[in-house]
Amino acid sequence: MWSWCELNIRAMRSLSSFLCCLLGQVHLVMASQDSALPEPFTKIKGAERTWDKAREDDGGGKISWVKERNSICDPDAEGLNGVPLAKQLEEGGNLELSPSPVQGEKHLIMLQTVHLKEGEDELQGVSQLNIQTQSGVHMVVQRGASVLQPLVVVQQGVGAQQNLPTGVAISIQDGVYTFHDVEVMQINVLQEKVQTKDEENLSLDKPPGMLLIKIDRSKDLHAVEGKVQQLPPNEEGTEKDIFTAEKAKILSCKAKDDMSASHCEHKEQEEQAVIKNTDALETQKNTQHRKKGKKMIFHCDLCAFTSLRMSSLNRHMKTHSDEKPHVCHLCLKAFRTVTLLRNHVNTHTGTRPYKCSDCEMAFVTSGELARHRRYKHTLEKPFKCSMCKYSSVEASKLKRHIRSHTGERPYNCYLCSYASKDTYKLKRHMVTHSGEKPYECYVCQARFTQSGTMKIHILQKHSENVPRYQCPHCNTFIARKSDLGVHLRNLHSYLTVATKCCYCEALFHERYALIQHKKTHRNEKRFKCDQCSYACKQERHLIVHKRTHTGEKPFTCVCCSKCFRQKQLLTVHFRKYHDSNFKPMVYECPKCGKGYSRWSNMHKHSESCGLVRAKSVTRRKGSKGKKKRCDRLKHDVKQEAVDLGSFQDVSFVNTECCASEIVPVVYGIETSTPMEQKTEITCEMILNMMDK
DNA sequence: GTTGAAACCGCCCTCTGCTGGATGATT
DNA sequence: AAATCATCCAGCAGAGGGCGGTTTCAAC
Ligand SMILES: [Zn+2]
Ligand SMILES: [Zn+2]
Ligand SMILES: [Zn+2]
Ligand SMILES: [Zn+2]
Ligand SMILES: [Zn+2]
Repeated sequence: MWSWCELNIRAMRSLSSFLCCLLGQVHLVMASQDSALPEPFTKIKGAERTWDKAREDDGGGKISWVKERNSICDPDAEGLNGVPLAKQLEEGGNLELSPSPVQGEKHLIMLQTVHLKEGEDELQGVSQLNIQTQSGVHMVVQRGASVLQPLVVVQQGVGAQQNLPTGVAISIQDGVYTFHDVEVMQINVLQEKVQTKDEENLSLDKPPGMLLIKIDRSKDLHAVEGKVQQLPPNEEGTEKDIFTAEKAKILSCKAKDDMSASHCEHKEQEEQAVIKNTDALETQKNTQHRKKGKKMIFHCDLCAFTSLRMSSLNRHMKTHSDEKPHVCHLCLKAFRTVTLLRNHVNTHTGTRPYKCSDCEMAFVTSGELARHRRYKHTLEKPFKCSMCKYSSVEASKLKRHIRSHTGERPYNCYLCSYASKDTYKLKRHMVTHSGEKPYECYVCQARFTQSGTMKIHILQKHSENVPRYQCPHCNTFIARKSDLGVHLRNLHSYLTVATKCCYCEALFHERYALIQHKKTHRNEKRFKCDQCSYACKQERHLIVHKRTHTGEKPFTCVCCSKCFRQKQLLTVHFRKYHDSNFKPMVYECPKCGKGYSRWSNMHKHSESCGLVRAKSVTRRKGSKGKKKRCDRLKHDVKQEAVDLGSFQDVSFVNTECCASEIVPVVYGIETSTPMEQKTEITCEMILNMMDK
């Protein structure tokens, strides 16, 4: 039923359009980039945030407003006598608010709503501008000296007859303003209860007299100096984007969807209030007053209140009454007193009279200022916990803290058994059920459930100086502080029951020390024979060795039943005596050519041999292409043999390169070191190499 | 009736630390 | 090849700070 059109506010560059908005529905005008305003300016609620966004967006973040089609907010709307308002204003000449506009500069125009009684429109300003709108509303525009001085007044009068504002004033802060590039926000227009003929409008999406503003926040999901700010995704499509109070707090008005409801609610409340008021009067009549001695004590029937004076009781009874005659023009909320209404309206307009002397903060109420000063400046914390040293600025914080002592969890999840100690934790918990990940990394678009998690991610993944946490005990560097905690617990915590090293008798109360100690066993011959001084690195070597003490010979030749302690010895035996195809390696003396079955014997001979030959080694068995042994293996085997210190005249080595085949290996004289020349391969070495 | 202070409720944020799955290195 | 282990990493809850806004109440 309602139609909407969008305008980019930045495109609204004419004073007429601005004033039309004022006339039509009354708007807040906001935003100032110019920090050189004469005094801390009053900010419309959310204006700062919105402006920050716009600034961060570098012009990209559009703020647009939505207005009714054919409304009097049309920039081309005509004023009296068909003359455009802008024209009238210019001719009126009184509103010299726009000196040379500075390109790209924005100014804040404050707005305040006040009640005006009859006759209070006699404004004292020097420059007044009287405007009669199409709808007959009389406006007085004044350039005032005081911040709070009304500038625009929509008078009671003709407008009231037409269900238009009964009294709205707008004040503009002193200073130089341009209406170029203004950004316009909304105000609701109070529609008093004379709306019988517009009753049906109440059920509409948009209440009458409302100007809706669409805030394009699609660019809100911006990282700001490394920080990513993210609004919860809108699940209900773009329509709600138009006016969601939650999302767009910048709009000091309720969400579009809520608007009609709240409007209706308000009417209901008003009607109910009347009834309740009479109820209250009844109860007041019934209020008891009892004598106590000479003095009368008046008791409230509805609560424990007592007073010696009837007037006090009467006053008190109003606290039980729902009578709230003071209605906010902006959101239609009602209040008992003018003060309450004023404070409330200040929250709309951002008027913050209470300024902190120690910082730039300003507040609507003195209580907020006092609390702020306690938090930030005096650090006074009057609420002390009786169970610990905790103290807080606010009682509610102490109350919340007490729950950490009592374990009380009043807030239950309706989807699982979780219960939290405060509302926020429950709300945060509910995200785990929805699967929502509201926070997105501005670098890699990874999504996270909590802002803190994302912050850590950005710090660890996308920061230049990635902080690392060094363990004070072992100098290990760990990426996350929490993981350092895990490290400390796992490796450096004190173990009440000492752990024994599996290789020796050493005891350790710290896991890290045990691990370090075990490493010292790594290259030692930790397998020791208990019957002799024999020691080796591998347990199976010890098993073979122990057979020398037990006499056990588990390997039996199938041909001659001869027994051997080692399988390799059996193999050598078999080939030598039972395999006719076997051709043993012969080591020839390089000087005289005499052959030996063992290199050591040949070498011993050659040292005393006077003849000279060119070739040192003869491969009797075709070993072409068989020399695949890697250097490492060769070294390992030799070293192992050296380590073992037991040299045997065995010339067979089974390597992984040769599969199961036993291949004779000859170390040439030329390449051998003196140590290698003395090295002989043991069965242990064979076993070891088979492992490898 | 008005006013200011205090009390109160609520929301959102950060910092913190634990948890368990994934992963790569070592045994 | 499998087991073990330390670290990486995101998920998630505990605790507390700070502020927005309203209500209550006594004094004026
Ligand atoms: Zn301050
Ligand atoms: Zn405590
Ligand atoms: Zn749950
Ligand atoms: Zn990222
Ligand atoms: Zn040990």
